[in-house]
Amino acid sequence: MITLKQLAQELKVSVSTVSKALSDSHEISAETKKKILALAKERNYIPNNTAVNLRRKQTKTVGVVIPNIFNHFYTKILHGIESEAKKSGYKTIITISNEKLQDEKESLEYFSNGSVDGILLAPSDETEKYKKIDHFLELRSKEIPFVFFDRFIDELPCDKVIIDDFDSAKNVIHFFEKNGMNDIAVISSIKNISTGKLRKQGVLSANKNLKIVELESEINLQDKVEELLKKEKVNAILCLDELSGVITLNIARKLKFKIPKELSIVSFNQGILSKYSFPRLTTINQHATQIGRESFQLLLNRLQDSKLEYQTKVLKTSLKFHKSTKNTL
Amino acid sequence: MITLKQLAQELKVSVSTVSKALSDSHEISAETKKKILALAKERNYIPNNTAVNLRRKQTKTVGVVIPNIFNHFYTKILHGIESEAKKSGYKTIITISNEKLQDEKESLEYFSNGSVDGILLAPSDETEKYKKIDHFLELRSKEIPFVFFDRFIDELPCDKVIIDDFDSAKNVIHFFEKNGMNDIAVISSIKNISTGKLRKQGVLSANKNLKIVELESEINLQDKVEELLKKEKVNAILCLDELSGVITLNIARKLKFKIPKELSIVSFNQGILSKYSFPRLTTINQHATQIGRESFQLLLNRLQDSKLEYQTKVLKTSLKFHKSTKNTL
DNA sequence: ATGAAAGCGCTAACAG
DNA sequence: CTGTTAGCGCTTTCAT
Repeated sequence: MITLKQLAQELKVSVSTVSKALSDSHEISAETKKKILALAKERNYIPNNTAVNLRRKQTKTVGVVIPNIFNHFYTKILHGIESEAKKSGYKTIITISNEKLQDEKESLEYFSNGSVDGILLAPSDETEKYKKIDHFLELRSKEIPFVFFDRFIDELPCDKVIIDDFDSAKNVIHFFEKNGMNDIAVISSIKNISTGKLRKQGVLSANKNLKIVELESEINLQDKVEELLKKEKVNAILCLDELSGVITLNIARKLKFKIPKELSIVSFNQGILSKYSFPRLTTINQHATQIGRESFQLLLNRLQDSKLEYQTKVLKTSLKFHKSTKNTL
Repeated sequence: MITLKQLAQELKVSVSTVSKALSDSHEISAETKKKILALAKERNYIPNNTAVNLRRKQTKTVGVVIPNIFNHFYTKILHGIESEAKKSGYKTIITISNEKLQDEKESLEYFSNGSVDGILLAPSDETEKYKKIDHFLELRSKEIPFVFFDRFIDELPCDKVIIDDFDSAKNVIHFFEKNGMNDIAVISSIKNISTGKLRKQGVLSANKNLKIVELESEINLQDKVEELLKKEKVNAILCLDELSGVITLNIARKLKFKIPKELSIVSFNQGILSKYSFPRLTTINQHATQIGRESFQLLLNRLQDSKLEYQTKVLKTSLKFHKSTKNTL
């Protein structure tokens, strides 16, 4: 790795002259600049990132903690963050909490050692469940800005980017009803997390008499759904997460329901599963990439001005109709 | 952010004493150590990562370039890398090439500024197609070690971790034949990439007379498969990538094929799609997490000894039977 | 227009 | 056992 010093020696000028020339300072004569630039190019000089960071006291890097990398929704958000960060000359370091509070804490601790200028995260399942916020407060005491995306903790005022879960869910119930489907079930495998709760509140605000199957994860979901479909009269189902959507669809087909004639299914969409389901699921599109982009922008704003008021961006969803839903309107 | 200097001042000792105490040096008396450790803990001292890196001339960070973050297979590899790296005290920086040569080059260039100690990557589709290796050679001239995973470039001797694509594919054809299925088709949407080519060679080594549908991406695949199934007599299909698998399954069901009675389907497995297909696809499991882990280990070995011979690790796949395949053996 | 010097926070060789 | 000093590679202030 070639350094400023080596360039300086070779040209018999001082290190500071080289440094200034490379940053196109007006202090340096055009001639000297040209000479220096030429050699730098020839030698393939790249400034040592670590040294620059140490000197500038900033890393031009953001840290991201996602709860689960196997969830396509989060990888899409990641993509949004990464591409947006790149545009502004920021790098992205990614860690995964695996929905564990402990892993999340460790990530934040690591990020706190000066590795990043700011943090983007969706709190883990555990963090939300136990409403743990100490580790976030510590971040704040260290003056490391952070932004929540997708999930958040009510008790903690902060910057966040979320979707309008409540309304999105409510509207689907209204849609079913307007289409004459009144035996409605709601299925969720994300009972604990904030988005799951909001969606549930949304459906209940539309109709108090829904059949609800709710679990903390997709384990056993298959059996519960089968039981529901066998015992109850149902002609419309809203699934609050994509895995529930696909599982419900498959169970319904196994039980020989005619879809969408006898049974309409709509699902919140987190990824790629619904796209390749058969028949293709009608989904509530969450625009994950945009969530990522907006989150990064929010962080960037705060990086530039730490005194800003905390901001919450709520993104709208869109209902994308496919073959799993009857639509007579 | 609290520094060594501040701790030193507060305790009226020198910076180096504090530094040594915190690294538990035998040079420091037990008493002084205790005092220093206590204050460090109280003040929540964390060594500044950037400074340590600059001093040590290493970053304890590896850079990863994946072609596509929407492919579950790569996120699994990522998970393997990240968790293994973490165990060895390494951080992971992730970039995405989007299958573009240019993006890949930019990532490597960025990594070359001293941000990482080594690099793990799967070359982009374009890189493989045009057999571009200049940017890898430049890495080598800068003495930054790198390891390929999943995909590789024949022309470049290097460390790599791959699966036994050739044999895995061949064996499935043999399996079909032993089960009396002789009208076999092979479907692929990964024509360009090394794994796709190897798998194709594998099936051809088993049987030269297969019906092959091969595309560069999944665009138009649907139509091509439909055409095949309508025109040709087929009772067994091997899909060389998961997307082909799921698409083929759905088309076959749309055309009312009885699966697996009339048609058996086996697919290479990259992710989560096949798991939630209906009926569930029989898959060739590629143990992605292990690919990630082994890749990191290979890189770690080279980081420790740059003189090692280049190594190629070939991981075995396993055939996981599900309902999409008839198995009479 | 150029250079000398200080310093970011840390480690480590060397001196005492 | 503790401290002094130098230096990683860079930027920036101040002097010339």
